[in-house]
Amino acid sequence: MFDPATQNHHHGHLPDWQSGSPAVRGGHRVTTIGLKDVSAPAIKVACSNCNLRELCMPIGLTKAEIDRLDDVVDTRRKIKRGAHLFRNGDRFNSLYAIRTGFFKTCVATEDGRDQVTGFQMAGELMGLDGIVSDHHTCDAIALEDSEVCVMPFDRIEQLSLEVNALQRHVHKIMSREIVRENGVMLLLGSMRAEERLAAFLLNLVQRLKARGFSASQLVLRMTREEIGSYLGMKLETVSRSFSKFAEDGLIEVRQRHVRIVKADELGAIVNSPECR
Amino acid sequence: MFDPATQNHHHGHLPDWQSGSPAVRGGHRVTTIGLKDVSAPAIKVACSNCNLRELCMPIGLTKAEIDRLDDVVDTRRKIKRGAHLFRNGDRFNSLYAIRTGFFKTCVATEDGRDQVTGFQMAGELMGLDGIVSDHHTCDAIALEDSEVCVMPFDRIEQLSLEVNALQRHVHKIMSREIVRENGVMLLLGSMRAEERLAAFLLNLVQRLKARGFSASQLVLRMTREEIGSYLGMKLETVSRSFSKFAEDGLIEVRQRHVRIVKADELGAIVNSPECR
DNA sequence: CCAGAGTATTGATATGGATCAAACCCGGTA
DNA sequence: TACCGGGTTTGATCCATATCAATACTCTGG
Repeated sequence: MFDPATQNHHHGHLPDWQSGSPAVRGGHRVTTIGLKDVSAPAIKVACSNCNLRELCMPIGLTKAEIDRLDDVVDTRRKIKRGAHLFRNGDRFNSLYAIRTGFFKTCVATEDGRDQVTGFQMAGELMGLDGIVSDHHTCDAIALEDSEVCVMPFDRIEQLSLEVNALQRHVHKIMSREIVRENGVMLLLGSMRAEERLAAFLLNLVQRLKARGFSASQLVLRMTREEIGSYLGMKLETVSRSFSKFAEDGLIEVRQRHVRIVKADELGAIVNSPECR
Repeated sequence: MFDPATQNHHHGHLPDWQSGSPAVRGGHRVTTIGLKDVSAPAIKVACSNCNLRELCMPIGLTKAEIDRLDDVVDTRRKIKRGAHLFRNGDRFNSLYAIRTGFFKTCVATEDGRDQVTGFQMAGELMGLDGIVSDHHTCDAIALEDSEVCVMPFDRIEQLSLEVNALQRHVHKIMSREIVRENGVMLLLGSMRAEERLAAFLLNLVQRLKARGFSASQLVLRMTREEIGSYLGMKLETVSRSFSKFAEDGLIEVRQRHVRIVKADELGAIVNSPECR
């Protein structure tokens, strides 16, 4: 179990992520030299100075190209926890890059059941589903107070015609989403409950790590029910699987705070028919 | 059950699809006026005259643009039933458009389990998974003797920079794949076995219908096991669900020949928590 | 500080689909 | 023609997870 000291340390450490403030990545801090240090939120801010740039934007651009890319971001938009960024049926205009916060996307059947199709964190993109039909086909809902960069898609397409690297980047991002969904299909179609949860946890910490956060502790932004929806299982099964992992000493759980104790053994659970 | 006459009619009707020969679509036949009528297969054939053009290519192009698009197809490639078009790990070079035949794509876990992620028929595209990492992350396997158009991706990207409509088309195709996979996730995550199979059948006939084939009869190109893998269930469950539908008079099944008798009731099964 | 809603845990029981097993069907081939 | 093997169907049984139910925890707002 967690000891209070750990939890305190935890609390002192993770809010960086929760609030989405600039994180130390790759050992060096991204600074904003030469910019006026206003505390009032600017309406329009350049990508070229964004500390999430490496996550959102193509790399290896010339200075001139980077300047042009600043134009893809139109405005920022703040989304309160629980509010929709967009809904199924909404007209599609823009892609959204998460600056701070955390989202879920979900699709629904006509009879009301719904399915979480993904969780998105800072630096990740939402809205690709809307391109094909000019309308969104899923809901995007903030799981905490969040802020996104609004990138009008016609502007992206326009600029893609001129900046080679941007076009390629868009292709790669969409391809990455296709591959991610392939992985989820594999998970949903051929893994058992505990394997799914283990895979889910490892995926989360891996993404957090890429953002400069701990690879061993995290705060879940979503409920057991939302995890269950994503993983195709009921919230009770999610809870039980957490308890089982904790019992076996693989993780420590206290509510939404999770510490990965034995990542390797979690990994072993994912890749093993295990019970046969 | 099928009566022999029906089956004969069936046999006389469906080979069009099985062999991939030109089909009547939308009530009018696509003709190739003005072209020499060679019977020997050409190594390189223009998209502009392909009868699948409306499925593969952007619409509303100028004559000049259409001519340019002919360059995206490099060669054709024949794939024998059971052979791989590409495998997980292969270097990514090209996208593939199916001219004739039928494919499955599947991903695998490290420990050997695999999951069918989709079935592709004439006019559909494969290979998008490879863009992000320059390597394919799934296998594409022909379920019958097939032929694909090989479209080198660098050529597509090159041409996309110049032909606006092609760029947009590529975006839409990738977005469509993302939306399709969202749907599969919904199916795998929140439907019960019979719902999944009903949804699967309706999806198949809908796509066949779009290609000019019957909306009520089809020949499955895949085994029960492959259907089961795609739908996240075991082959025995697939078989039982087929039998159940047949028993209830919703479909008629004989081996891989299926006739949809009550499409509306199949649709009702998909959209109903049903058992509660 | 308390009340209440939302969330989480845990136990008891039910069940849909998996698993194991046997028989069957059909196309290909010796 | 008989045989063989892959694919399919169907039955019997088992088990992982769902479902139902009770309790407990946590945060929020008054």
